[in-house]
Amino acid sequence: MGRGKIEIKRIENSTNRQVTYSKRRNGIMKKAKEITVLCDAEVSLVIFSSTGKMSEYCSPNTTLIKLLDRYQKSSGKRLWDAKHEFLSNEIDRIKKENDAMQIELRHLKGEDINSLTPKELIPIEEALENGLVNVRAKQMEYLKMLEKNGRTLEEDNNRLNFILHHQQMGIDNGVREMENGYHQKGRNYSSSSMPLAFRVQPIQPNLQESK
Amino acid sequence: MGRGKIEIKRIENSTNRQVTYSKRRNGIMKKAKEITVLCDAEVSLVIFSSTGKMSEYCSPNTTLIKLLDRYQKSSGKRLWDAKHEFLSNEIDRIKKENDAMQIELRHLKGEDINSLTPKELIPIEEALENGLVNVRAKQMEYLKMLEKNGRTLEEDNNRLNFILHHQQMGIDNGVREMENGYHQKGRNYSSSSMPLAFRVQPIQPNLQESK
DNA sequence: ACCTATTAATAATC
DNA sequence: TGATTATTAATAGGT
Repeated sequence: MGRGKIEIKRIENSTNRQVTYSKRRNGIMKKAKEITVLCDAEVSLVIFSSTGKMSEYCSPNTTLIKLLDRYQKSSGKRLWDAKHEFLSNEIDRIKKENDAMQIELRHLKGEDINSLTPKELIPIEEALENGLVNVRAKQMEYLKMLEKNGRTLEEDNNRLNFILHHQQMGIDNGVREMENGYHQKGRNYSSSSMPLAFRVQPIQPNLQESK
Repeated sequence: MGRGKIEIKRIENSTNRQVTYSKRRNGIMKKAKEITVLCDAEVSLVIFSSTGKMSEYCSPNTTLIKLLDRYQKSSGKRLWDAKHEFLSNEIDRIKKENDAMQIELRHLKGEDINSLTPKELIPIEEALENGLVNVRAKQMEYLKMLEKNGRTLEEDNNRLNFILHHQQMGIDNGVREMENGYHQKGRNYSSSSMPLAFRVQPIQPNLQESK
């Protein structure tokens, strides 16, 4: 339908292709509108040109979403339901996991155990005993660490006090010799009043007391 | 373009409308195919007739889903993203819940407790002790029930044996008087060889031994 | 964008 | 439905 007949194959001349696209796009749009009016049809038409520009037509009194919902029902094909279904399944899976864990937790806490048989109670009891053993072992470990730490500090303290005592005596002697006045010897420094340079940095016991 | 010109308005004659629909639907489909080939365009066309029958065309090398994804990007309109977003959020929420429970469970089982501080260990220990108390209380309850049940059965058994013994003696005497033959007296029936009519139905102890 | 010769679509009819 | 055909509508190529 034009000055000459054309073969239905890709138009190689890009300008020509663009022009033909415009004309035919309008033509299809018009036809789409016409069929909706003439025949009470519902039409969704989406066209992307080769340059990526989009045009659409959708019959009045409906929306693309409504039409696509209908499309899914009619065709049985999945559109967004494919993704949707995947997500829904994921939710179901995780929820089941969740429920199972919730039940296990409650049982371990001794809740909801009325529905359990004596045989079902046994593994729970074992798990609890086991957990208690592990937790207490860990606590014991910490305790030993603290004790050891304390002992180390005490030893350090004693050693430092000893050194300090002797140094003090030496200084006192020097001072006495120089000024023959003010005495201060044999004093036991408490840790907090000890001159800063002699304080011991406590060995960091790799445990945070609180967070 | 026909034997006569027609107005673009709803065709009232239903047969006519149906015929026109068929023809024009084919026409649009053809046009759609042509523009995809001639102009390298991508087209999605979905038509519902007034009777609800669906027809569709989608350019080759693509799918309706891909086209609709592109549509969303081009138009900025939401088609299915809204639904997805909700589900995705739901998944995230549940997964977090899940992780928290998993950690709690592992801790209760004494796993992964190296990263815990002594202060964090205490509530876990308490929970375990508590759980153990509850579970053992339940077990004790069952035990007592079983014991009580056993005692009841034993008492029943003794009582029945007693009755049986006396009855048997009575029967034996009768038989001796009538036939003056065959003796069987003072026999203690074991539960399984006891005549059926005298057997005790054990009191159902409302607990399933196994599932 | 417009024009128009020509082809394509299709309304009426069978 | 399906085929035919007179007619209108769409559009290819040129300006």
